[in-house]
Amino acid sequence: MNELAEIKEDFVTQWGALGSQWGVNRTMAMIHALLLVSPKALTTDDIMLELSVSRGNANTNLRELVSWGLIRQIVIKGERKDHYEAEKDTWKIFCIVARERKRRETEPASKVLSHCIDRSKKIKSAEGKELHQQLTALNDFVDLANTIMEKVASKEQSALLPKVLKLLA
Amino acid sequence: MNELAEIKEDFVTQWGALGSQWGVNRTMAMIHALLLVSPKALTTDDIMLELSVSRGNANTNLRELVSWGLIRQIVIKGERKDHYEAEKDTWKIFCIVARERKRRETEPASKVLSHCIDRSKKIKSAEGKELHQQLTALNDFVDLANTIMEKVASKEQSALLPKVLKLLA
DNA sequence: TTAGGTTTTCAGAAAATACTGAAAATATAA
DNA sequence: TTATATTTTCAGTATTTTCTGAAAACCTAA
Repeated sequence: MNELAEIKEDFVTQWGALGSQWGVNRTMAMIHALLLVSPKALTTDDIMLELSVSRGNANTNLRELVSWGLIRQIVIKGERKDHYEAEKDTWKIFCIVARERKRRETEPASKVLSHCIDRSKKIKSAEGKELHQQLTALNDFVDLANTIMEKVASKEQSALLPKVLKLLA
Repeated sequence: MNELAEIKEDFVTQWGALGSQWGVNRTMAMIHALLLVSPKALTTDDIMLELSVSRGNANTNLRELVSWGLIRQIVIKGERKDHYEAEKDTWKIFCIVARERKRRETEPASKVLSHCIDRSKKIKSAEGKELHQQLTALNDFVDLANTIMEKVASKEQSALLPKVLKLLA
């Protein structure tokens, strides 16, 4: 194997191992990495071969990646098999990940908190007030995080980055 | 069980279920939630009883929470057992979570990318250049996220929030 | 010391998650 | 339509993660 292929393989493998820390399974992370560094679109069979995974596994994770918007199906004239290519624009990738995390992390948390806050409103004891206050403080924060992710992910990169850097100066 | 206790129990249970989405195991999330809404510090036995978990499980997760800085051990005069209480300041909680995510997510990613970028520098082919460029773009982004988390988490809440809100207006 | 109380560790069990492979469903060409 | 290629589904299996419970280690008071 040539050096280039070795580096790619190394990247794909290690990125897959990182996946679990990011809340995605190994295969999904590896497929994403593979497509990110592939100059051309790949078929399910290409991916099965390259990563040594089953057809079912490849299929499931390809569909999941498509549903996230991290990869897309493309049609190649004269070919029957589906081909997949990754979104390579890093800002778009960032926006997609931010949106997904909001959906999976902060929104459910806010839902749980809101529900409990609602119920705690009625409690008049000092301890009840304290609970209400603590949950509300948490929820305000989670909502703020929600709003920030929402807004950031919907902006153009060029409009935002200079401002962020200035803010942190 | 009175209404207040019910609400707390509900919160603890549901927060625990959310934990997995945040990359924390259920018990750790539940212990954290329990201490967050507990007006007084609790012992390992209190927690075992309240959450129906084993001593080993409680002990391990309490230690993990302490190591994150989300809870602390406190000594109560005349008592032999360790007592634990949660950090309740939401901004501090946010900073801790941000720091930990940086450590577990963006730093390892950056490490993998840097290493591959280093190796890809040598490759002279067009495809090699393309790989190098793609990995670099990814790494720039991950590093930026790193820097932002770092800076945000080290600032006072009062200094930062107004600016963030203005930025997103 | 030492005896009893408390915490830590860790091997094995249980639960949750991910993967395989083959059958079923679907799509396309002849 | 029929034959063939391709994709999807899912029951069963494998792997990983989490949890238990009891033994070992560690404290503290007497």
